Amino acid sequence: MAKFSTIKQHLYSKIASGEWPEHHPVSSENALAQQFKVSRMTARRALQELADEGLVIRSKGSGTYVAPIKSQTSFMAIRNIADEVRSRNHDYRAHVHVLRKEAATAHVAELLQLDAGKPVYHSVITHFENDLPVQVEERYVNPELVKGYLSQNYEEITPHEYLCEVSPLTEASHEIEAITPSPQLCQWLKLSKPEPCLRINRRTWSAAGVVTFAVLTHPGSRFSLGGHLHFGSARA
Amino acid sequence: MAKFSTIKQHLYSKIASGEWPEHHPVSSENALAQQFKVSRMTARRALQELADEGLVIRSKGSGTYVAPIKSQTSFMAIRNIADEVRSRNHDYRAHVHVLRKEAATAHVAELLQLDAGKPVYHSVITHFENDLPVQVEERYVNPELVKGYLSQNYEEITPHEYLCEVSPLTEASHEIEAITPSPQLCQWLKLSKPEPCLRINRRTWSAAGVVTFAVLTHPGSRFSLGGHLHFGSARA
DNA sequence: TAGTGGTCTAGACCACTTT
DNA sequence: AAGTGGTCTAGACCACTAT
Repeated sequence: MAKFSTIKQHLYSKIASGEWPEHHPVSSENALAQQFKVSRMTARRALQELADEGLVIRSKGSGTYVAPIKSQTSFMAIRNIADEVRSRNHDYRAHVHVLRKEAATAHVAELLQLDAGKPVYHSVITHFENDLPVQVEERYVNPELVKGYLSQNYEEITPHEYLCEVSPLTEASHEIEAITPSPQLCQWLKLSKPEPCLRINRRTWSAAGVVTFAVLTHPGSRFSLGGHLHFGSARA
Repeated sequence: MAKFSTIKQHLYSKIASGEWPEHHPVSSENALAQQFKVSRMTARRALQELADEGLVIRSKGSGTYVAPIKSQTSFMAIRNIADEVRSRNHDYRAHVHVLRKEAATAHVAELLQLDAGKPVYHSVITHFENDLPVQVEERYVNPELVKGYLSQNYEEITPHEYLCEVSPLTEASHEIEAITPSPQLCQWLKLSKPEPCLRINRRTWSAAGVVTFAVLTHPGSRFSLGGHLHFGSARA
């Protein structure tokens, strides 16, 4: 393994383990150069790449610090929260609050294109990044299209992963809004008082019809959505 | 300007102008080092950053080549708020709060890839839908790339429309978050008390570099972002 | 004033691809 | 064999921050 890569791994583990929490100072270029017996330019590269990845913040004259957790995810891809958290070298875990069959309310029935009163599968899961809740996922699933939904362990596999496995997605719609969370949501997100939250409403289709409807709620202070676009002709 | 940055600009122009089309070989590290009278490490940095940005592909032992055009279609178009309001058959109007030249703060300078203290153009505009504020647009513009920015009437044409006319956009990045508006923003949005707002931070590039940085704030109660995504066939 | 990150140099060796 | 990119060194000067 390249030397700069070894240093990156060392720093990754400090950050991912929580030994260095947010804003904690990271070893300086000179310190790393001495510690790993490399030139400053090599130590520098490790730090620079971590900064490019958003894991640390570098401040001229001051030093390098562990970046605050503020997730940024591609808003164009259909996202899997677990993969995203792990891609930032953070710990991921989930807690299942609700997982059961219910009778569809009029609202849910309309969104899933079913008749009101018909059974639907309902789940509520909190997703954690380094033990901090970053998303509450409230989801309704069409039981006719995903028969095995209730018998999965959603602390091991995300609903998104399972649904992708059993039902190829053909279409999705999103709505993004800013809301004040309900007391129930505050509890699930472990917010002591309400703060603005980013809400994504998503419906997903397969060839057979609406598969699932999800309401994803993220605390504004812990999450943002990002995207990057390139246009066709005269690229730069 | 830093030397590696000068070299990047030179390469940008070759690629954006079409002088070097897709797959065209890019000058090697050694060639650039000689041409610009810099060390190889400095020439290398310019090429490496272009590769990180996805503009060129580097191939060990072979060389560096202009990257093929990305066909990344987004379900979120670059939006023009005036067109959107009018497409809903509602009245549109705008009010200009600020339109002037300022010295770039460190933050603004970084986002526009300029030096701090350099002049930038700054505008703040509230956009109304049926006389209700739906967006505050705070915008900073690179004055070198858009010389006529300050002399437009932004109650007739939106900054977005004007910028599209004078500078073909090649790239954009978005960040979407939920925030609590500042008192100043509440005033501009005519909110009697703060409510969660949807914020879109957008940077836009042309071939010559960062053209503009916009912060768009929408009251949560009056706005949501929607998108529809089809898989398997490219659709907006 | 000492420490930090930002930039840059002029070399070096290596693995790889092309000719 | 010649050229390319990938890695690395041991210095250097600068601007900035903290004390």
